[in-house]
Amino acid sequence: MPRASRTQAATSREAITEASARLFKERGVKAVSVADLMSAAGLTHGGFYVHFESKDALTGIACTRAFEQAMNRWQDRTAGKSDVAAQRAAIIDGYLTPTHVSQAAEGCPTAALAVDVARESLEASIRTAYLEGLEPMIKFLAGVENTGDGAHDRREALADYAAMVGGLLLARATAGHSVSQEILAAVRERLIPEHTPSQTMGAA
Amino acid sequence: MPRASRTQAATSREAITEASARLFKERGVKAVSVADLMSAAGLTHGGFYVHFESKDALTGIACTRAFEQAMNRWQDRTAGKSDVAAQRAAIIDGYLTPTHVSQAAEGCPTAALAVDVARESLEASIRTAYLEGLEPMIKFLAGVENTGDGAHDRREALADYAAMVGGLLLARATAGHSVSQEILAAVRERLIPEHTPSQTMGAA
DNA sequence: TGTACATCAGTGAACGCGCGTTCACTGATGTAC
DNA sequence: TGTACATCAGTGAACGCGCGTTCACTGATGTAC
Repeated sequence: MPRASRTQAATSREAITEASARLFKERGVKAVSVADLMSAAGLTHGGFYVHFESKDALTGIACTRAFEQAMNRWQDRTAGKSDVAAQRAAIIDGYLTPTHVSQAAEGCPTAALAVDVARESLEASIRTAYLEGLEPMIKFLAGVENTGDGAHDRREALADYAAMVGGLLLARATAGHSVSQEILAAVRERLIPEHTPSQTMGAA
Repeated sequence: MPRASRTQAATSREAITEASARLFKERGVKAVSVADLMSAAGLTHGGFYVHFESKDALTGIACTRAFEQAMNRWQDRTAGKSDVAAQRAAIIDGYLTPTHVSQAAEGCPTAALAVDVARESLEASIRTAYLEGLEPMIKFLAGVENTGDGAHDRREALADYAAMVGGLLLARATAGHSVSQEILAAVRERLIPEHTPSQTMGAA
């Protein structure tokens, strides 16, 4: 398949970016090869460098994409709720689910990529992408906290998000054992005590 | 250096295990080679298989070791305090520090290895080691919660630990930026509101 | 206690393999006239 | 609108490299007598 059209090329680049966002979250950046990514996009490995300068460059782009998708999911999830308390509960409730535990590829990049990002050098492109992707998520969460005090809401958002991320990652690390569900339930109960435990299947 | 004595061999095995516990937490299991480990233990790579069946087998052993050390640190940290509230505060306060953020090698394996473990198959030796290492940590934390209701204390411990792990990992992923300290402060304030922010340098 | 020999901790070269990246090549696409 | 040619998206073999693991070897340690 030589010389695909510009439209096809854009579609290919899109498919590689999309596959990277999914696979990097699921398996980790190091564990996914360029050949894996190209194969997931329906291409052969040699063409990768037509679209991206290097695997490292793609890493930052894929991270940014993953955060855009995560923001969209939060917006969709809260779209129908008029009061902020219900919006906050919807996000937390959707986050701490068995589906989100088992489907890292479709899930929150803040959680899935945290350790990978932490192990990269301070100059790595994925770090910048992570920081810039995280901030809107924090702001969104802060906007959904109960008080009107901005600084206080931000602190609440950070504490909420830390509990959500920790709960999700511990539930993943203990997947298949009862403690995994215990963790989800304990964090959900602390963050949204007024809500009954949910069996909602949506990912976040 | 041929045919070291049995005592020397035991010391070597100990050094490899110790280096593995440190390096796996710091860089991740996949990112540390057998040659790295052996070199950190002052040996050459070929001798590795005298001590361990495979890198995978060592992974479980190193994980168990990391949890033993973490338990010891928590016990040391609470040894001087008589009431459980002060013990709980000491653990949380020591956990959410800049030192713990920057020194993953000396830090909590629950946080450092969570994502690596989550990405392994359910049968991998590191998963069993992680689960068995985590349970005593949870029990210790539960023993330091305020009420006498065992089930309630366990839920509180799980919610506390999730917030600690999430806060630490987010602070690591954002290291070098102000949001990193914001996260530590926000989680600490929620978990131990009565305590003033600490600049304690001890790791946990 | 002394000697002769078997054991085995550690060395370093070598193995097959998968990685990120490069490159010569193909031929439909896009453009200049 | 039609033709001639340059462009370049994608292919697949090849590169150098580091990985986990194996293996022949060394010689001090440990043991049998």
